[in-house]
Amino acid sequence: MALSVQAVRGMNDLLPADTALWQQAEKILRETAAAFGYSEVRMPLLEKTNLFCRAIGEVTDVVEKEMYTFEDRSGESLSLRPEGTAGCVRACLEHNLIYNQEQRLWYMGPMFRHERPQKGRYRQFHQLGVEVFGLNGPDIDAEIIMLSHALWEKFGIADSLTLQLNTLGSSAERQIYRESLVQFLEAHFDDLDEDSRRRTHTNPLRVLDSKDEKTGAILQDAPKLADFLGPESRAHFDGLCQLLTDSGIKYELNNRLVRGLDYYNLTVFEWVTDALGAQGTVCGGGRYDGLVEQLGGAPTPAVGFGLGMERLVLLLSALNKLQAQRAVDIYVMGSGEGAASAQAKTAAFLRKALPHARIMNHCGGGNFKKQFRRADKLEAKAAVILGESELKDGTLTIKDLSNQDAPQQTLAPEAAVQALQQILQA
RNA sequence: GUGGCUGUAGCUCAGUUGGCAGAGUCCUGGAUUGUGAUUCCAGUUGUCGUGGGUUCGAGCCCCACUAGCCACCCCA
Repeated sequence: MALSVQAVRGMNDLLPADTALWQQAEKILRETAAAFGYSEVRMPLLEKTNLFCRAIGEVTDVVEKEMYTFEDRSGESLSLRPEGTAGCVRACLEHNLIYNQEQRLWYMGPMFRHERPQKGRYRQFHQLGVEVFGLNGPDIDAEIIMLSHALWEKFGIADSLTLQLNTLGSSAERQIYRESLVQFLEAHFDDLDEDSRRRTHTNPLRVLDSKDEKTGAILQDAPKLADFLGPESRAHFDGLCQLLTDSGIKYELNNRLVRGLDYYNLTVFEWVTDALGAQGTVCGGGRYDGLVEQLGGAPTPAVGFGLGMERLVLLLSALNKLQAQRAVDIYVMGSGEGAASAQAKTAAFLRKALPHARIMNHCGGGNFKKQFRRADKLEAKAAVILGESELKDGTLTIKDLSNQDAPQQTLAPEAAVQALQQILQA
């Protein structure tokens, strides 16, 4: 259908059928974060461009070609946030939340990246972010992984997700390894495939993930990150693995797992599924001990993850784990002189008497057949009927729509409330 | 940013060598004047993604654009 106005590419409307599923998912995310003692923070969608350049890294794809960046009226360069961690750290520093204290935080909201849209990849997408500041041991790394795992269990999708785990070493170790790897790759530059040549200088660690056969053979002799790890890094990673094993969380070691944002060190992890095609990472994160200092704070250990809400909802839908709930419990209908007024009063009366019920009043008139069809379509459990005789007597006729055999009852208002309560509880 | 496939009624989709724009579903009314399913009858579905071109004539052929899907890439 051709329309003169349409949404910006890659930015989707969520319609009633979608929001019903999203609300269920969001509820479980909030409750689980709260159950682990985490507190919500809300940051602006816009930040100074500078923040993302410093936090994410100047040469990453996200900063180089995916940010929505523009100048405001005063000429300052602003960007829509492409991820949440940078803004979260900024907020913590600005309000001294992490001065000599630890914080366990979460947030939820839209992020923006100018990528080519695809299934599970949109220009406006939504993340649950979880960030912990001030704790440097593997116990907290394990905790946030356990938090994510608790989510999969609550959603009933734990079997469909695999935990991939790796360590990048300290930033110093990683830097030395990176230089050594680049040196190695440059020495074999002419024999590498095209992708790997490009990555040698943009994202050298990702060359290790090359699917090219010839490159794979060359990489057999490449320096290995494990050989560059110091005893502390080794101990941190071993400690994490032990804690996960103790908690019964299965993981796969994946030394090609690198992640694209520069701020990560030590632990990195991803929860992946093969049920979503090419965009199979539902949740990913790791440790970023250098970021707080890099943004001007005192050295503060930090760890966190991001969870792609679109991908989560897609996965839940693919696995049939979310079912649209009916939006209406009770449908109030009427016919005859004065019905509109009686319906409005009755609906108001019932909403007070049954504050948790969802009560819709039929508007627009029409015969009862039409009104019942409407109620049926909405999957309402009960109908409240106001016809000529009810209007005259001040009674309500209650009909159980989910049980064809149940006889309808004409009752005084108080008794009708009781009857409705019984139908809703059944 | 690169490549492939796709775009026809609100939805799912047919549409022949280029020759009147179609089906199912949904919706509305009726059969049943105070009651949901099914059935039957009647009725409305429309910029054929947009703009050009070829042609006597284009939903169909050609070009450009646009959007979606899939993959690469990247990441959540």
